[in-house]
Amino acid sequence: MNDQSRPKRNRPPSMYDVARLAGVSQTTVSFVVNNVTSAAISQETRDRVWAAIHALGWRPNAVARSLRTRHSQTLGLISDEVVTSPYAVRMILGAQEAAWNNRQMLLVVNTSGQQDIEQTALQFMLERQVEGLIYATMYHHEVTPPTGITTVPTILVNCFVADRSLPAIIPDEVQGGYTATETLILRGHRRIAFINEIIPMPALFGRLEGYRRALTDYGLPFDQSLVRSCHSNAQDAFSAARDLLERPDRPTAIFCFNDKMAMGVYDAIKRLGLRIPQDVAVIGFDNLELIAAQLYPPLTTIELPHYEMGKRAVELLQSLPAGESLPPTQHYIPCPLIERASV
Amino acid sequence: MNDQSRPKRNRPPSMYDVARLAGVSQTTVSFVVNNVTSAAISQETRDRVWAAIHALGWRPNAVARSLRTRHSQTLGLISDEVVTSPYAVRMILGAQEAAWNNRQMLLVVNTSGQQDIEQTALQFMLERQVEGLIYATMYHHEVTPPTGITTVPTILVNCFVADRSLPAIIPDEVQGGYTATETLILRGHRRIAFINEIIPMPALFGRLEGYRRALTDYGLPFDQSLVRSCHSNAQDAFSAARDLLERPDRPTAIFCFNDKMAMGVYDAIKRLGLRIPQDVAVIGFDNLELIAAQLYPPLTTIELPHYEMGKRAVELLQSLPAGESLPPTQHYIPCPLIERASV
DNA sequence: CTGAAAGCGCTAACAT
DNA sequence: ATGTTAGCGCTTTCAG
Repeated sequence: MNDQSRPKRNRPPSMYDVARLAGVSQTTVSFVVNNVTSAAISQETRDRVWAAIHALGWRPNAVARSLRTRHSQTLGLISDEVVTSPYAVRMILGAQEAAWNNRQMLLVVNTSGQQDIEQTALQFMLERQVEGLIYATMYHHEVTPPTGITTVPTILVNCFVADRSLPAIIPDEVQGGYTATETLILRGHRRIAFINEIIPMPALFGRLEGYRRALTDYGLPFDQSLVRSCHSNAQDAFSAARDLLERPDRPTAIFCFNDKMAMGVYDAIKRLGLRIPQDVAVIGFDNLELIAAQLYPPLTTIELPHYEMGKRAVELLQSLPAGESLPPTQHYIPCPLIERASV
Repeated sequence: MNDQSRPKRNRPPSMYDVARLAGVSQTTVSFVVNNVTSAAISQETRDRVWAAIHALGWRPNAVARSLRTRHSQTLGLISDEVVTSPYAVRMILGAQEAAWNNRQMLLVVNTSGQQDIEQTALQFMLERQVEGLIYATMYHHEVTPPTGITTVPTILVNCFVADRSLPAIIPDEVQGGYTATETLILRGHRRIAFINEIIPMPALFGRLEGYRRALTDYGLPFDQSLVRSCHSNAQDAFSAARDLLERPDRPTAIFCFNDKMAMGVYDAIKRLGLRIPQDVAVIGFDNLELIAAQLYPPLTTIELPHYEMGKRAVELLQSLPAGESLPPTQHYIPCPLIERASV
């Protein structure tokens, strides 16, 4: 039971233990570990220190360092349902990878949309001294974040506040709708239907706006009867598509509000014995791999740039000089076309 | 420019500032904040302290507390691709909610399967004094986690080490395969096909085993020609199903290795003018909402218990007395039947 | 009922 | 080229 040269108590070795073993001061250890250039430590000393570190299996204690430096190297991510939704997990990935590149880590909490959890989560994160906060939502909509969120640099992702007083990163729905429609037009389609979402939300208005603008730009008439609204699920889209396709002057292309709807549209087209894309072309929105790549033929669609949004959010936070906060810019991220085989 | 009773420097107020304002010692503030029962503080003092706290807008500094108490209240989650995959995001949710219930937070990093990132991530997490570690994978398979992972209580989720020397939480594939098959049998089916995955992995063997056991238990013969293997995508499953259904003695039910494959199987059945489930019943695996609920008719399937696995992992970690580590038990989590309309 | 004092493990002036 | 020293903000004996 002798404790010869063992670290004190039962704790993991501290820098002090390393210093003792190496026969130097704790300061010196800190200098060599952190490669402090202002203090030129002799190579011989460095070697002794590293040897002691390895002998002891010492590992820096980031908590102690954070306390001292007042830098937690941590970013907080509060989301409503993002984590439960395949739509947007890539947002977390983008944020996490960007954080990683800066030696930061991500503290995540999912609030399931509950206000009280949201408020508590914010408190917990602030207590943990996060250096920046991302407030993200599953689908693009207006929000009122918990009070006190601006205590630390914050950025909204996939959402915005009514008065646009907080910086936000949101998908460019208009461009997305435009690109989808334009893609169809450039393939020669003239009668392009649009099966839109029915519940009012930015995506609905933005994509419709893009659809109209593209028609206008290419000199095509806007035909109200070609635009249908329904809930964004395969079932309802199936009915909408069937109605559209049973008309004598049926559209030759259908732009779907999202990939789930495209699934129903595929069913309707096949049921009528028509072929995709020869008889009717289909373009979706979201780029849900799971659906888009599995459908036959694989679905051409517009991607919601989740990864990019997460990445940009973190990069913006990192670009900030200490103590400042981000200007309330609304960053619109383009929604790229993902070509597969349905157009 | 007078600084009367303002917190020192430019920092957020500390407990010391609160104490001064309330006219008590820092100790007293700590006692009232933490509701320390061993020290009975008078109600009047408590009120003064709380008043000061609110006046100053003081918030505890969790980093300082962690340093002092040696408890970070943090769990680490290292995953390969889990975060990118809709399959398993619910695992993170389960883990996060369980952590939350214990006032812990989750530090997550996705390694994209890269060994070096994995190793670094582990180091970072240990430096941050995580009190437990979850090592999770996207799909159920064998792994060799980074060295040093057992420095802190660790549990594997959806994976295991060859010698089973680390505790693991894994889906009960055999039971899942059994349940799927039994469900079909109980609906009166006698010729049940199984379109299995072709790449060797625990899920393939487990589900097949369950399929065979169910047949045996119900006195049905195992017919090798009814079992097909292909890559788990809709396309290949489409072909496999067509082959199966074009036989004169076609099966009346098809058990699909996963929901993606079920998508292709649906297409094949419909293409042949058959109805689901009247002419042929279909059961999937995974319970990918996105597919299962959108398919027509909605797909009956077996759920991969991701949420439950994440939750259990954290709860096991939390149940651990300080300083101990989990016994290397392999916890099999049941895969429940999710009834929709395809059987 | 309350306070003094000693750290937790580390960084960073400032000395030497 | 390296050591002394003073904290970072908090918890927790131990005294009174």
